[in-house]
Amino acid sequence: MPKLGMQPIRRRQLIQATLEAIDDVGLADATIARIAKRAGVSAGIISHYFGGKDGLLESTMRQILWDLGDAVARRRARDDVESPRQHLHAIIDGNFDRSQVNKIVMKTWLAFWSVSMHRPDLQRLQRVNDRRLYSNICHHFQRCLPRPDAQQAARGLAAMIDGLWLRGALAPQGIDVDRARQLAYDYVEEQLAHATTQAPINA
Amino acid sequence: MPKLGMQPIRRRQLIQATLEAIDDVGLADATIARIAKRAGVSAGIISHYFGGKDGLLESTMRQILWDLGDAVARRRARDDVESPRQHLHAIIDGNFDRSQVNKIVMKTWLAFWSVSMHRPDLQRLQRVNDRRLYSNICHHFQRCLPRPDAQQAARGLAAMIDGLWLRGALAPQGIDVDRARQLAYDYVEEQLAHATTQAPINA
DNA sequence: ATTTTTTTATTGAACGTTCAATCAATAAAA
DNA sequence: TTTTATTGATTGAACGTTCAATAAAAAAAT
Repeated sequence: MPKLGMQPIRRRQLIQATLEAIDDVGLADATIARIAKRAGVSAGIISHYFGGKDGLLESTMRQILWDLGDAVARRRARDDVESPRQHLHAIIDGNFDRSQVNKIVMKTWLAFWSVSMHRPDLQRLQRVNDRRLYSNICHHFQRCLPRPDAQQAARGLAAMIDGLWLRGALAPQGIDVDRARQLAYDYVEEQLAHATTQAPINA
Repeated sequence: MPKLGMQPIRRRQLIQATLEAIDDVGLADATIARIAKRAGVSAGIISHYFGGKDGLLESTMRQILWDLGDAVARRRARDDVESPRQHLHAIIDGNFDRSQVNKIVMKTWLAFWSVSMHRPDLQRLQRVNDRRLYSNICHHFQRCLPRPDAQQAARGLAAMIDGLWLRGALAPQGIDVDRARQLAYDYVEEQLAHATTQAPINA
């Protein structure tokens, strides 16, 4: 069986199996034996390609972080995204992208949030992501609002997005994407409305 | 040593030790041996008073849920809380009560959110709490807004509160309570402002 | 008032299980 | 022949639970 260039294939398989295992039985019971079985390989292969379970978990977290960043980047790269409002909407849409709004990914996010409190490497990854969301939002609010107001608005919108996300993950019926997006849009409008009497709107 | 009526004392001790252990090493490494050692008792006593580790975790979650409910209830019981705005502020203040906004409790919340995805008993507890926050908020918005608007506003405020909470828990510098409360207050004002042209304000 | 019995509280060693990691063995491809 | 890929049994550590043993207090009996 062994051919060359198996590494990227196996890594993808095992990361996917990790996500599915976490969705299925939770991170606490996502053992390497279970993950390996789900991926259709032996347990030993995990240590071989990831150095150990910790390495697999870090790679899995990097994967979903990258997917989120990519979902946002793709929306923002579209030609018709120019005004602050359009950029903020693109960020919102990216965060509620279909690839992010499913039980598998949401359960994994929750698990990683919890674990990252006690693992510096995961904590670093997670904070880079938090900062990126805030900074992106803040940048576009600053195009219409004075800096302190923009920062406060950015904190509010970031919290709104994460909060809708969290409550969606915990709710039995899952997240209502359209309703969540609308709430985030509304929040943006409220903040931009304050700009009319304070600073020029380039929206 | 053994005196009568030790049960409530030991239960309190062990729940406190559980919170501290989770804060210290995370839920995954909060073993009964460690928890017992921190409480200054033997490991066997946990099964004796809680039936097992699962029982201890459920009791610990009940405790922090009760603390949160109590913090909100105390604020709302004050004489000067009458108008919808005052009630909503009381709910916000309760959720950012000092007893809730500390690293120990926040880490425990994160851990329980994650674990409750795979344990029906904890999931039930957690959802009762979510619903309570939403229902309380919704009730008071309905005193000034048409029902659909009130429900949407309630979803927004609940998400804002949880989101501020989550980002506060994950942030290296912790949560800025005053800033968080102000953002929630501002959101309430925006929602109530829409009521002026649609329904009478009793605020 | 003293002794005996019962109840409640607690310990910690022992047990069986489960886990991540290791590594010698194997096999296909280069 | 060398390199890359993979297996799965083995190992040792760590875990939650159990339980016989112990001790103090309370209750009952003398």
